[in-house]
Order: sequence, then C-alpha cells, then structure tokens
Amino acid sequence: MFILFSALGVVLVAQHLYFYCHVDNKRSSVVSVDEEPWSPPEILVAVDLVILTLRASAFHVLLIKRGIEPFAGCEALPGGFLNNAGEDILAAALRELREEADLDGTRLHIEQLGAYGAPGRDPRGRVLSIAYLAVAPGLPQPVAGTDASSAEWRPVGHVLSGKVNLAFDHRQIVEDAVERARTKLEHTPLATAFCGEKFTIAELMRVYEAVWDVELDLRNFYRKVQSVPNFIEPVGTDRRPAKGRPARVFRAGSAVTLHPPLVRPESSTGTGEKR
Amino acid sequence: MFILFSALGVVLVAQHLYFYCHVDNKRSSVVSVDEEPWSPPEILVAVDLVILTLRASAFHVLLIKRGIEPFAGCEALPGGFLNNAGEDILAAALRELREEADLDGTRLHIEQLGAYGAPGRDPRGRVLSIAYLAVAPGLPQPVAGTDASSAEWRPVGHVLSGKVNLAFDHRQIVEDAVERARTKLEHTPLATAFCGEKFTIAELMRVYEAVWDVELDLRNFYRKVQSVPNFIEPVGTDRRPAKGRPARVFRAGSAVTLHPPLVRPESSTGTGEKR
DNA sequence: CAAATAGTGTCTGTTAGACACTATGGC
DNA sequence: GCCATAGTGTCTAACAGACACTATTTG
Repeated sequence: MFILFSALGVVLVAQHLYFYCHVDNKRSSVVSVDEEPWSPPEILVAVDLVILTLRASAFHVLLIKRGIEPFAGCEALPGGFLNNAGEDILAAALRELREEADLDGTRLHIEQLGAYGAPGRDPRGRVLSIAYLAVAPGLPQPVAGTDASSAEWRPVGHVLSGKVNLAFDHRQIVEDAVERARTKLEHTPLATAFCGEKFTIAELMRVYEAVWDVELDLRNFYRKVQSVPNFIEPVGTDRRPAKGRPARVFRAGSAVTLHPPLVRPESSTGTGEKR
Repeated sequence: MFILFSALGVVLVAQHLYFYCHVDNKRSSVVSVDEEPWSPPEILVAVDLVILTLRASAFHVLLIKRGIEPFAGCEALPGGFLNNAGEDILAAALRELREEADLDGTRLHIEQLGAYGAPGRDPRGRVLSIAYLAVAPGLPQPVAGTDASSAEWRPVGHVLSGKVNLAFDHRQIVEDAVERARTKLEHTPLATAFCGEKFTIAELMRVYEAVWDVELDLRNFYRKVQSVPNFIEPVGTDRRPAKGRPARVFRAGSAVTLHPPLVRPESSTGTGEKR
C-alpha cells in the first residue's frame, strides 16, 4: 500500500514537471531528459560579432548598414548563419570576421560573449545567435572590407546613447560587449589587444581612458602598469616618430590575469548609490 | 569499465578530428549571409546547468549519474533540450532547474555562462549547448529531487581534480563556471547568493573561503565588507542559534558591483604566468 | 567560571593619487 | 632657446594585513 502510494506520487510529480515519458521509460531508474523518445526542435544558429577598436584614441565598434528586410536601413552587427551543421561556432565567427571586416582572427583577441536566443528576436523565425567579442588594434582605413562594404566604425558612446537604430537585439549585445571589455580591462591584459604588437605606455593608457571614459594620470599610470608582473615587457629600444621625447616601447607580457588589478575609478561604473 | 574508457577515448579522438576538418572552410561569400538564397542548417539546442552551492561550508556542484549511452556511468550536468522551438533559453534553464533539482530559479541567482558548440561534443550529432550558472544557498537535503533522482552534490575540488568522469565537455563547462564564480565574487555581490536571505558576516566569509579556497581573517573581513557601499545592510536584530555571542544579521544590499572590489589573494589564481 | 563566537582598536608597511621636477627629442 | 612628450621623485592620506583586546552568549 505504501509503495503504491509512493509510486503514484512520483508519477504525479513527474507529470507535473513535464516528465510525460517517465512512465514509459522502463530502461532504468535514472532519468534525464536526453533519454526521452521525444524529438527536440531544430533551431537556426547564427554568430554575431562585436568588433571593438580605437580610432584616433576614441572607442569604436564596427556596424553594417542593412540593405534588406528585416530592419532594412538599420545598422547591425556583422555576422551570419553557420555554414553547415559541422562548422564550429568559433570557426564561423572567424570566417565572418574575415568576410565582413577583412580581419585575421588568429592575430586578434576574440572571445565568446554569450548566446542570445529570445523567441521573436528575429521576425523571420527562431534564430539563436552566438555573439563574439573581438578586439582589434586601431586600423588606418574605415574598413578594408571585402565587399563594397557598408561597414563603418561607429563611436561606442554614440551607439549606446540610443541615437543609432540597431537591428534585432544588437543594442543589448553591444552593451554587454562593452561592459565585458570594461571589466576585463581591469584584471586581464585585454588593453594590449587594442594596441599593435608594440606600444608605448601612453598608448596603453589611452586605451583605458577611451574604454573606461575617464581621465588618468600618465605619471601614476607608468608605475602602476609596470608594477604588475608580466603585464607588459620592454622590447628593445625607443625610436618612434614623435613630437617630444621618444618613448620606450613595450609588448604584451605573459600574464593572463593582472595581480594586482587596475581598478577603474568609481565614476565609470556608476553602480553605487549613496555614500 | 575498460570498454567504457575505450569508447570514451575514441569519442574524444573523433571529436578532435572532426574539429580540425572543419576549421578551414572554403566558403567565401561576399554579402551578408542573411541575404543569400541558401538555407542554413538547423541544429539541436540544449541547456546545461552548473548549480553551485555551499554544503557544510564546502563548495559543491550538482551532478547527475547517467544511466544510458552516450557516457553511461559518467556523471553529467543536469540539463536537457529545449522543449519546443518557441521556448526561451533562460526559461528552459529555469525549467530544468526545477525538474532536476527542484529549485525555484526565480529566487536564485542564475546567469548565462556561454555556448558550447564544438562539432562532435555530442556523439549523437550536432548539439549546441547553452550553459547556465546557478548559485543556490546551502540546502539541507542531498537534493529534494523530483524523480528518484540520481542527482548528487559533489565537492568542486574533487570534480576539477580530474578524478570524476564527466560526460561530454562538461568538465570544461564546470571549470569555466567555477572561474566565473571566483571572479564575480571579487566585484559583484554574488557571494550573498550562496547565503540565505539573511546571513551573518562570518557566513559570508565562509563563502569566500570555500569558493576561493583560501583562508581569510574574519576581523579584517568585517571592516572590509562593511566598508563597501551597499554590499550588505544590517537587518533588524541579532538572535541566532549559536554557541557563542549572537551575530548581527545582514541581507544583500542594492549594489550590483563592489567598489572597491574584494581582491582575492594571489595564491588562488595561480602564478599569473601563462600556462 | 570556561569555552566559544562576535566584534573593535591599533599598529605597520604598502599603495593610490597628486603633483613638482627632470629628461630628451624636434624645431 | 621653446615646445612637447617621456619619465622620476616625493609627499600624504588611505588601506590591507596582523593581531591584542573587549563583548556577549551558553553551559
């Protein structure tokens, strides 16, 4: 009697929790959803890229003007669907990076930002988009694009101000990417990815200033940045086209995290309340 | 057992081969993919959950014993496929959280960790998995599981030591989740999610000690934690079952980021050198 | 009272930030 | 020489970490 009631209880609970197949599943007492003889939906998968860079010491993101519906006329992140069912998502991101921005992803910082999959985010149907964050050193041309591209660098501040019409949920994605970059600047050497292979400390500081949107004291930055083990290392000698005294040149060191971190000034995050 | 290990090895090898085959692709389209008259592949989408908690002041993760192939006998993260093409991925994560751990996601911290989509990560076919990180306060029972569940809390240190056989790429996912949690402890109030609604400062410190795997000085922790604006706020009065002097009770404050951050001691992150 | 946990005070060495000052280039 | 940028020295207030000491409970 007791056992009967128990079993009944289990079934009822299971049904309530959508384990409809539980009763049929006699194979084992171990249940997980993968085992159910029910066929899950197949969904379109895309990748989107948030490519960040510094141009003239200002923080920019690459956007593309859409020519067709949906969101024709809006700007959007570069991206596209997976090529085939066997293509790795990172590989797809690297492919798009080359196709739409003519950038070589193997020489860039690129990391996954996250998956955006709200139903209805794409009016054409269910599309799950994996967003990637790429950081490129400042480049001379607008975009050495492959196509007669409508790709353009846009100031991040302007894009986030809401004055730019972004397609899909791309504004949210850009926001998340910028916040990720701002945070990673604090305790990873991500800032070096905005510079070329070699850079001066002043250039590095301009990255922090642009991304965090703050002003820093170069003289204190000097010591701070050089006191973090393996953050940057001096590379040979000076010699730089400059107007003043030539600066020492550095390259990224071996550190993957910064100890101690470079903490960004309070103003930037804007979280705290009273004080 | 031997057979199991062999099969696993084959799968892993196959995974690598598959990956390399698809890294270099030959498509070189000019226009954005959305505009092409070509039909992108549809892919299975799953969610996986890394549920972290403290049990007896030790850091634990919830794992499930798999009863069937692939990876029968291995432990795995709770998770499952999307229910239908219209289900939001976060909703699916919350549903799995309830189904497999009987936890109410609306009262928990839950955030997306990322997408895991290497071709071959699931031997049954192409499956893209969106991993979520959930943090639960310590719970009395092993798991108030819904089914006659094989879900069990495992010490994180033991799981990451490599002695536990995890299915698919779940070991990587757990590693990423733990690193995410460790980092977020530094500059978000995530630690409070490991505690109940109300907690003492000593309890909060035990979260930091367990997750970071360090020892802290409670007396210094006191001042440190109370000096961060809006991190925690005193809630009414004392009264706690205790052996010594009753502690003051706090709850999470309004801060979403900690200024200044609680920087974890160097030892925890590793050397700071590249691997 | 002792044991146990909670919480404060205080000292010391290090650090962040401000900024005076020196260095090295082009003109 | 002047201007511009690079880089160092130094002072001060704040802070982290160590730890002696006080406080409040139970038994």
